Amino acid sequence: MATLGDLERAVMDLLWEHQEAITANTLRDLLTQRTTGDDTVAARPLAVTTVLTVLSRLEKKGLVERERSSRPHRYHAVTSREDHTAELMLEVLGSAPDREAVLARFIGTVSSGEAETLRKLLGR
Amino acid sequence: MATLGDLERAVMDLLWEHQEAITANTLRDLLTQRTTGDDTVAARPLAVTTVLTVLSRLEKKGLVERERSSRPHRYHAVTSREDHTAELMLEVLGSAPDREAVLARFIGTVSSGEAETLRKLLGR
DNA sequence: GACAACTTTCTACGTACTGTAGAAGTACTA
DNA sequence: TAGTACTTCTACAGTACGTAGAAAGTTGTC
Repeated sequence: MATLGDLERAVMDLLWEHQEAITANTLRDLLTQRTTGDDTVAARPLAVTTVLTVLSRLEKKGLVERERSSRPHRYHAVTSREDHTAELMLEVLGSAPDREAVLARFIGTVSSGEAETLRKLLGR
Repeated sequence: MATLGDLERAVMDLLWEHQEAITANTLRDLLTQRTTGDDTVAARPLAVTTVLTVLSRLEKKGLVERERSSRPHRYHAVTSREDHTAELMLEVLGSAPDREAVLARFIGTVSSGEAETLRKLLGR
């Protein structure tokens, strides 16, 4: 699949937070706020074209869809964040010829609460 | 952590296959064979300096260690492939604010045999 | 229907990472 | 010490990403 840059990741995070599709301008505003929130010094706002470029790239990567019908195009994530993350994990795991050994190590590190959840999910 | 390029990945795979440390020249030979094995047309062998560059980069990334004592330096992976893969998976999961939801989706996709393994690993 | 305001597309540049390897430097062996 | 084997330095091309101006397209309104 695709690896995301910092800005791409930030855009995806915002799209994931918003269930409904939003515009590039809205995203730009949200991104500016985000940066302001941090300690990052001068939160110079991004140009809208920058956001649009990133959105185009994300669209090409299949992570984002745009509604061309509405005039300011509206963008939304194709999959949920959880699905995306799970897919990434599977992708990482998939390339391993020793899946069970990997799973063993993986399981060894999740919190006990999560282990409990896993037990339930696995049934019996 | 670090993302690996194709050649870097191929080198790591070879280092993981060999429990003992090996030299850049050996690696170069193995890499050449690998390429020949594939359908890839002309298996032009890599220059040793190419392999050495890649090894240096992997060393910088903390994935490889070299024994400078032995004259042709010998290289070996710092962690096992399984540990590395498990770490990558955790890294992907770690960035999620909805870990349990991700785990649920993840679990839904492993094979039944693996699910059985997981059950055992989770105890009780 | 023409203009102004807004939106999207095209093009571009700097930086970082990766594949690739020659040139130059270092060390070991006979 | 000279030759060979190995390592380090330097470099370049391709791609990905952050960034955005210039140009082109759209739409509402007078």
